[in-house]
Amino acid sequence: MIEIPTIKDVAKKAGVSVTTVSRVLNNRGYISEATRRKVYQAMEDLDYHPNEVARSLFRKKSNIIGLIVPTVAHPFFGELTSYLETYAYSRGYKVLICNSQLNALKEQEYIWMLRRNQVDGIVMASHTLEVEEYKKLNLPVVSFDRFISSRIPYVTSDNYQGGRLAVEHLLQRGCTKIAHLCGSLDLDMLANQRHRAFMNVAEEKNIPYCTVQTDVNVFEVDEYEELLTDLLVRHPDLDGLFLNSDIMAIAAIKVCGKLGMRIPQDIKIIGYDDVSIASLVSPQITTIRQPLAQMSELSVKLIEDLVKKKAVPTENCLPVELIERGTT
Amino acid sequence: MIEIPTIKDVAKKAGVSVTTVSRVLNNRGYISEATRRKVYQAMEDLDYHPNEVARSLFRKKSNIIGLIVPTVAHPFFGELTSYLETYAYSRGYKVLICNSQLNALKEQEYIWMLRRNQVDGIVMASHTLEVEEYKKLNLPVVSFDRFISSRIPYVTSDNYQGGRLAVEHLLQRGCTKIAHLCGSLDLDMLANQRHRAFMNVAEEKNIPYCTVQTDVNVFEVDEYEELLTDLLVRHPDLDGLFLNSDIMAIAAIKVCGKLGMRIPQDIKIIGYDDVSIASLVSPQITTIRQPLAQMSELSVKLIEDLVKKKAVPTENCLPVELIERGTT
DNA sequence: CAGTATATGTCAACCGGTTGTCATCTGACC
DNA sequence: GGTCAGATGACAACCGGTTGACATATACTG
Repeated sequence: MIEIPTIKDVAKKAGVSVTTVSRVLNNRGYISEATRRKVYQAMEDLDYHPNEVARSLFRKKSNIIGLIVPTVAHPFFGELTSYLETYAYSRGYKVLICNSQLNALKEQEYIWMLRRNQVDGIVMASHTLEVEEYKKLNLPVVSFDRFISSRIPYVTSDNYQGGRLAVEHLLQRGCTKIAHLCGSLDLDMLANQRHRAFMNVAEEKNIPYCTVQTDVNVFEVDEYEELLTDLLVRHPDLDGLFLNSDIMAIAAIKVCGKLGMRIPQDIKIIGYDDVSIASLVSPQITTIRQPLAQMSELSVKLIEDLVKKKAVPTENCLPVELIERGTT
Repeated sequence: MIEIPTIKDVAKKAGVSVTTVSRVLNNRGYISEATRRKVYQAMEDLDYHPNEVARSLFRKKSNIIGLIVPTVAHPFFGELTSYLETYAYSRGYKVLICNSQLNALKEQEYIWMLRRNQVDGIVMASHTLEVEEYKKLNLPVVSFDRFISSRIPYVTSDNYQGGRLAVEHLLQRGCTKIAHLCGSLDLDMLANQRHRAFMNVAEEKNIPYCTVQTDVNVFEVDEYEELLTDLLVRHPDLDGLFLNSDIMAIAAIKVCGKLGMRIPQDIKIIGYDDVSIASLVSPQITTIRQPLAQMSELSVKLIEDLVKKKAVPTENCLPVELIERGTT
């Protein structure tokens, strides 16, 4: 391995000063076309690439966004990560990915790590810590789907409306007894509003309902089947299920199949998110679409604005949409 | 916002020299317990976190691994990313994630970006560039599922065996005419060996077969249905399908359903990868399991060894396993 | 010809750490 | 009393860039 060329090597090769090379690199000051070309030629000859670590140190800006998710293995967060990274990249940002596994210790460690690495901001899509921990963070943070404090903007979609659309759709399709499988309601997630809407509508319409909460670790897929089987065995007269994710809905399809319930004849199922497999499985899942692309884009924009110390709105709620497919 | 504390502030607060703080931070030289405590106390009081960018610059080591995948939105790469990040983190590495979208230009740009950012190594799970581009990279690279050159180690699983297991399983279940849906065979991916195995076994056993290749962009899910419908309409006598991924298998289930073919009675389906939804959909997918966790772990280990200039084996092929479920 | 825009160079400081060299001081041990 | 390990500090150089201040030289513009 040859030594990695530095700006000095480029300067020497091009026969100019380091300052001049830096000027070319950063487009500042007066530079003649001839010199510019010489410098670029030297950079190419040496296969020179400026050391961003050195630049970051000086600029106190790394152009890195930290993204903390429960796990990218879950399709929802996989898609979120994909959109977010793509948009971030187009804005000159890189993304450091962190899978907290919804483990508070890991999440805290990741936050510290991101800080030490001078990320410009953090998008938090995992929320296992106390609100206080986030508040004292003293660096641009955007929260995904959770209200933390008025000083920390959040991006979400209209969960109440989503819950409402889901339940109204089930009822419109003739359901007479419905259940909602959601994450733990002990955590004050904005997603809980789906459940509020669920109850409100059911009560409004005088429809019997039940609720099943998952463990705190919402993304442990194995748990879904057990919970759902238990639910359906105890309430065989259920004819409508509202699930907090499409993955849960896929699990529900499986469990119903095992119990000999036909979808949508005997029981109707509606998921949430509209991740890409939702329309690929059979039957295709009726679901509430969250505008993930826009949410990701907005998250990056908010980080950018926070970095620039611009004022940003705390609440950023995007609309959801009912997507009718084969399970209802 | 208050100024971010530096090592100098810590030194002042603790009443010691910067050298001493650095010694405490790096565990070198003689340090009394009393001083150590004083320094840690000062760090805590100031909420000090060492600037890793500065350290990276000096050490010429960032402890960052770049991971380039086609897209983390695809469950296979989502799971890969999740495993890889988790293992990397446990070894003190962070992961910069890059979604190439299988776009050669983006991939090249990402490689340059990672280099400028002084990543310690790159795990390449996207392969759109010419072999030459990777060869001249002059930094630790581990290739995922592709042979590039004898100097670049790759991690893969036994694709030939996987293909063999899949086809033999289909035949054992009584299939008489089979098809394989795979990625473009023009690219010299190791996954192509699945197809070689497919053909070899089919010819050995004298079974008629056909092949469908996707576009170069293998992960465009929308394309699958079209290709499969076309295939099944043209060959209604097909009774066995071997798909190069579980996602493709899910698409196949859907298409077969639309065409009124029962699974597994009329047609048997076998997928590949064993991603987590494979066992969640209905019917559950028979598939070839790739040991993703171990493959991810191995990739990180190889990067570590390359960083340390240790000799590493070029070929790293892990075993696959047939997982029998409901589609065959 | 003065004044100004253009083009480049030298030099030093800085970003926030790390590390090697050298010096100094204390206390224990022989 | 001399030797030596332990503990700490001062200082400078370094990592690879960026930037501001200042100097100098050329070329044009009025």
